[in-house]
Amino acid sequence: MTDENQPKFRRRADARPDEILDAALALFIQKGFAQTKVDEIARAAGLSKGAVYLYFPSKEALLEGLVERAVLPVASEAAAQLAARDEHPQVTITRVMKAVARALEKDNTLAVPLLVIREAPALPRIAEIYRDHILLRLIPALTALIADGVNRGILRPTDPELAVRTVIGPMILHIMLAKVFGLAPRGGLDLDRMIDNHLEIIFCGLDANPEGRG
Amino acid sequence: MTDENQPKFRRRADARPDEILDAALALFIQKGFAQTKVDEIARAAGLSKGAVYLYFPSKEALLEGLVERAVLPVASEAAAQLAARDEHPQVTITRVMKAVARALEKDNTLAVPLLVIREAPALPRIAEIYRDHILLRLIPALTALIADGVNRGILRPTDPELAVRTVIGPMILHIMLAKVFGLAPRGGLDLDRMIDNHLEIIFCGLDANPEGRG
DNA sequence: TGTAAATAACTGACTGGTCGGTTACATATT
DNA sequence: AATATGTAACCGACCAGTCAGTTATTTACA
Repeated sequence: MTDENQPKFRRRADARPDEILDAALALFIQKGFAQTKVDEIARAAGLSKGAVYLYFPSKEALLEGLVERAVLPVASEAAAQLAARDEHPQVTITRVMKAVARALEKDNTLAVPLLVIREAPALPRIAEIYRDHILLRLIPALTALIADGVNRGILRPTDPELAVRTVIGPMILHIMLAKVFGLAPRGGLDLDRMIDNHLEIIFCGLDANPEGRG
Repeated sequence: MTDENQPKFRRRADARPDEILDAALALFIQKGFAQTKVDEIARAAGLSKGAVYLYFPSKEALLEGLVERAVLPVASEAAAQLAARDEHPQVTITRVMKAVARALEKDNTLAVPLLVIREAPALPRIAEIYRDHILLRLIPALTALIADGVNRGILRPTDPELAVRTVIGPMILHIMLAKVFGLAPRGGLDLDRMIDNHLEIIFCGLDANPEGRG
């Protein structure tokens, strides 16, 4: 009854790295980086632990690979779009934020930044990569867009560096409340609805009668 | 034996728990929870590892103790103040946010929520305490304040649950960028300045000419 | 007061389990 | 045969938590 003809394993070197990263992402999301054993990742990807080390030099390199594969392209695309100067900043910002939201929702990409935040003190190398390749491209691009709007009188005067926090902070919090603490608003995550509500506020203001109080 | 039970022993080890928590906080901030050994905490507090376990039943209990000691009082105070209905919501929100900012800046309290976020998947009990005792008191209080403002026509229509994210998200991001990635704006953390700039935006709007599009 | 008994406070060596990474060897492919 | 790919047992470092024993402080009592 033994099917001895079945090979114990198959050589599929080309597909392995992606399969390993897929398994790693799923487990990292579920249990966190430190709590995930390399052996578990290997099992989930259909290999033995040793084989993982044929493709990645360390456990840390798996997380690094995830950042490069999933998040970096999104950031590059977003940074490029933020260079637009031929439309109202609200239009640009709306489009970019929704594009990022869509990209993050696909697969479970949005869990990767969360992982980086969690593991930053333990893995300073990862934090550095994330900072230099993602944050330090996105934030200055958005800062410049806002500063340009202010200079051209399209936007009311504000400190662009601080305004950046106002623009993207809520999205981070929204994701964190949901993913870390299970606190999604009624109606679920729905990033698009959240973004609409948010940008409506920051561009038009919450105050029903702003002139009333200076 | 009579019932006049005077304390048979008067020992003064009452200072220990606080000293241990102080040391734990400093080390958790510096290296993260998992990377800090109980022995290190003990050394820093001037005890042996074994003595720590006379005061706290586990390493996890240290983090729990930190949350209860540092963050819970701040949240309680904030939630109480958010019940005010006799002034413009902007005034209430400004006062509460600045009070929270001041409390968080004292010592290094603001690192505690960051720790909780980082360790949430590994320590679900801590995450649960934080969610139930802090988030689920602050968020509904702020939601209600906004909803009330909308109902009374003081604030423009908005989804209160989502608007909460717009109000406090930027502060979280501001702290996280600085503490996790070392990305403070020119001029340093300066939570007060950030809050002023932020609330100016969300109450008055960024758009120089909001009627033009909308 | 002095001193021995009582006990709170504390120490530090030890244990038991975990897990990242290595290696000697096996199997598939060319 | 040569090489690429993979396995599974293994190692060594790590560390939370324990515990038998030690020290410091208080009480009991002469």
